Amino acid sequence: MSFEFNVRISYTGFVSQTKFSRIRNRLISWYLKNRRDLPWRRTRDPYAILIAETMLQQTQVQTVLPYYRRFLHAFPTVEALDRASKEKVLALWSGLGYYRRAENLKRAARIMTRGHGGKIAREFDALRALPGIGPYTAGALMSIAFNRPYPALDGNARRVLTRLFGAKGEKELHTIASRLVACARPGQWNQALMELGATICVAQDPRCPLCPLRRFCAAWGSRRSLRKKPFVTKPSVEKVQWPLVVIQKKQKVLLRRRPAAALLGGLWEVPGGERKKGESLTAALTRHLNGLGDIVNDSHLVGEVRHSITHRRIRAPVFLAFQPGKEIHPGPGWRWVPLSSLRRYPLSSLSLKAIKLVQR
DNA sequence: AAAACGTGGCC
DNA sequence: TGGCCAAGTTT
Repeated sequence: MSFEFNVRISYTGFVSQTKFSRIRNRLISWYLKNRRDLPWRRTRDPYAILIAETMLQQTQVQTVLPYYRRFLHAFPTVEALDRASKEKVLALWSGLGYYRRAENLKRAARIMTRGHGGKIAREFDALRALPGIGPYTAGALMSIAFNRPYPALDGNARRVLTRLFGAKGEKELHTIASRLVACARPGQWNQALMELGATICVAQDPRCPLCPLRRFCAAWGSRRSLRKKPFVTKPSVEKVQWPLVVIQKKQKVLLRRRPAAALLGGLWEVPGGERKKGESLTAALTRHLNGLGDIVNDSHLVGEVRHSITHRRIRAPVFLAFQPGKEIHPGPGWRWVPLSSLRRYPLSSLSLKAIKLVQR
């Protein structure tokens, strides 16, 4: 007779210790064979891992890749990031979205150089206290960088565990996650779990036939609809129009820096903005450009870019304005920026796209 | 604790 | 096309 140690995962539910370790072993060996070769998996530098984890918040791997390389090249250490100008940090983040992440990273760097001797904190609570580091990122750092058994529950891990164990609530999820991560290489385990969610156990049309955990999976076993969403979906937001104008004066573009507290705070933008419902395009442009009516009247449509700002879908027309022999006097706040030095100005994607479109 | 925060990709 | 989702955090 053999002993089975059962782990209580909910009021009525139990999972045997053996099942936990089988799942762990299978997933780990699958991971070692199938993992993607990603730059942040080639380092043990906690700082580099912090940068990667922050960039990866709500952002897909393919998008992060080029940003990660550039950022780490420019700011290889905490001290380098702390010394850097906010402008430059934001410029390297330009196009990645969620710009507060960059700000928080810089604030964290300041705190770390002052208080922690330039080191990344090694305790969960200390990490958690840093701006921009929430429960997920703290767990990821503890496990991946410091090899400590903390769960890192991102959307992927939540989805996988929900399906695998039929987990109901938050509490159950945490119990399961904590048990599973209590192993020899917690960081490797957490990454394996996320990798499975990112490549096999995806949200829509999961590739179950390829899944190493299929035989253990509650959702698979009960033929429960795998497409069923584990979370409540967000309501869609009202659509907004963004007329957009790029004005060139010889080789210069007119830019303005957005107020720090506003949406896309601190980024530079080309003229344009939201159009109120029922408002004409010309009226909207004039309203935003205050005093640049002539430019507005001279501008013509170049094309359209598709864009979104936090769940708002935007089809933004792009205008190009010529002023042959006419002197333009932009209002306060506007600046003529040579196209050649655009790189030094952190621009939102919308502005980047518009300028690119006009340059053709 | 609901809402805000950016962007790209997929069907 | 419109809706959903992605290595979440903050207020």
